This record gives sequence, structure tokens and C-alpha cells, in this order.
Amino acid sequence: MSAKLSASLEDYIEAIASLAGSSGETRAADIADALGVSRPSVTVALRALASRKMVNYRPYSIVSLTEDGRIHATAVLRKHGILSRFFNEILGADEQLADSAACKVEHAIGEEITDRLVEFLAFIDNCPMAAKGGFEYHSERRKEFREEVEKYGKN
Amino acid sequence: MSAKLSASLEDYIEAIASLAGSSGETRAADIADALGVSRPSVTVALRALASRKMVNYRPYSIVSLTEDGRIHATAVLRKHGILSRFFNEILGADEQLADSAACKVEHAIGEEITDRLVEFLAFIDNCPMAAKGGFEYHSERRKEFREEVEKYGKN
DNA sequence: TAGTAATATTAGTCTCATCTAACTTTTGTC
DNA sequence: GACAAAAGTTAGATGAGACTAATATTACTA
Repeated sequence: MSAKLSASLEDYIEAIASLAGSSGETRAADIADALGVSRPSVTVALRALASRKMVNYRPYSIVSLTEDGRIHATAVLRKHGILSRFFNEILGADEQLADSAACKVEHAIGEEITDRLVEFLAFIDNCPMAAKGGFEYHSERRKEFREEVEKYGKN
Repeated sequence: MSAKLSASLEDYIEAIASLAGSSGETRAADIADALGVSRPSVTVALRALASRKMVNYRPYSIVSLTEDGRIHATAVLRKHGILSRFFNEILGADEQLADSAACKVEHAIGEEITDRLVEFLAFIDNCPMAAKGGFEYHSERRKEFREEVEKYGKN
């Protein structure tokens, strides 16, 4: 099991994994842009990640993830994707909100909760009428109900 | 809308709200114990919360929440309860895990996601066979499947 | 009411994560 | 190959949140 990283450092490896793409490499400036952070902050983060053997880092050079870093990044990206899907597809939040919520929550849940959420999503994929369609229908009914309350007043 | 608090300060008002009970008051030592934090840390947090008008605080005295603090604490406690229920009742995590995950996630989701989760839970309460019972059944089946794979080997 | 025990605060330090400004290294172009 | 632009790093500062050790205040009790 790789050592625990702070939410901030997880954001960095996540960004590196996303930016690295097929070449497996990125530049500090791209990381800074992706995270909306200054370049010196990236330098600091890369040193911290290098000391934890998560990135291959040499000053003034290109950056790549180590095997450990890749494993950790994959886990974070997995959580992100699952949470985003849950917020958007199941709860019906719009994509942007779902994604930004996923960005924060991904650092707060462990593997067990994540695994269970995966199973839950798989269940709903297999039985869309049972929960997904059902809940969408239910949500619509609640919205109508709210609108009616609005229209006719609460008292 | 009350100003945003850090995750840490939200933990403090949450603890204060929980400890205050009917009297509406607590002591710094109890807050420290509840959060597993030193007493000086509580002093610092109380000053920060007082400057944001979230607590009534005077040195060497008893602590209570202001109206704003109570509102904010209620919102955090609501998120906590909802998340905890979701993790435990829907995803099937044990109570302790559900609670500790809720403790972290409660600071990461906003009101909209929370409201949608409430509606989702309400839906499932009304149609237990649709999703809750269904998913529990589904989970059992997956477990059996895993055990069978285990038993007979993967290849 | 004096003295001790419990409670709370100050003082000083640490780690993280961020910033700006200034400097250095690398890169690309003529 | 020299030199400007781009990219990266140092240096130094800030703010949040935590800690321990020492000090101050309050409360209890004999």
C-alpha cells in the first residue's frame, strides 16, 4: 500500500496522470495551468512527490509518474469518475457540479466506500427501471409537487 | 448566506452543537476531547469562529453558538446524517466506516448535492424493493459469485 | 479565605500549501 | 553560436492548523 498523500498532492498526481497521456510526460507549466496554481507551487509539490517516490523529477526537466505514482493516480481518477457519475447520473446534478463535487469528495472516501459505490452503480446499470428511471420519475413528481405548492401557496 | 468555513472550523461548530445539547453551552475541554485535539487548538479555533460571529466566546468562559453558528452547524450535521445513512443503509458500509466517511465528505459537498441525496434517500424509503432491497440482493449475489470464484480458482 | 486542582490562554515552534519577485537554466531562432 | 523568450527554481513571506511547555484564571474544598 502506498503511503497516504494529502488532498493537495493527490490533486497534483491526478493532474500529472491526466496531462501525461500517451507520452507519459508533462511539464511543470502545464500542471500549474491545469490546477490554477503558481509555478513555484508546482516545484514544491514535485519535490514532495519525488521524496515519496511518486514522480520522477529532476530540476529543469520533464516530469513523469513512477509506478507507485501511477497506481495512486489511477485510484484517485477512478474515485473521481465514479463519484462524478453518481452525482450526475443518479442524483441528477449537472455535469459541472458533479465534476467539481467529485474533485473534492475523491480525497475523502476510501477504497471500501468506493468499491461499494461501484457495485451500486453496476446494479443500477443492470436494473435501470428499478432505481435510476424510478428516481428520475420520482424527482419529476416532486418537482411538479413543489410547483403546485408554489402556485397555490403554502397556507 | 453565512461565510464559508474551513473543514476544520466546521468540525468545531459541529462538535459544539453536538455537545451543547439543551443548555446550549459547552466548555473548551469538552470540545478538545470530542475532536481529539489539544486545548490550545480549541482556543485558536474559538477565536476564529468568534471573529466570524459563529460563537459567543469570552476568554475563560463558557462557549455557545450564535444564531449564525447554529444555522451553519445544523447544515453540517444534516449533511453528516444524510451521508452516514447513505453509506450505511444504501451502500452497506458498517456504521463506523459510514460515520467516519461522512465526517470527511460532509465538508466537501454543497447544498445542492445534499438536497438531491435527501430526495434520493426519500425515494428509496418509499420504494425499498426498488433499490435498497434490490441492491442488497444484488450485493449478496456478487458476494456468492466472488466466493465461488475463490473456491474454484480463477483460471 | 487560602490553597490546590481543574481549566484556559500565551508563547513559541512545526508542517503544509500557497503566493510574488528575482534569478537561473533551457530552448529556439536568426 | 549568441541572445532573447520561455520555462523553472530560489528566496522570502503569509496564513491555517496543529503541537508542547509555561503561565494565568477560575472553581472547589478544607
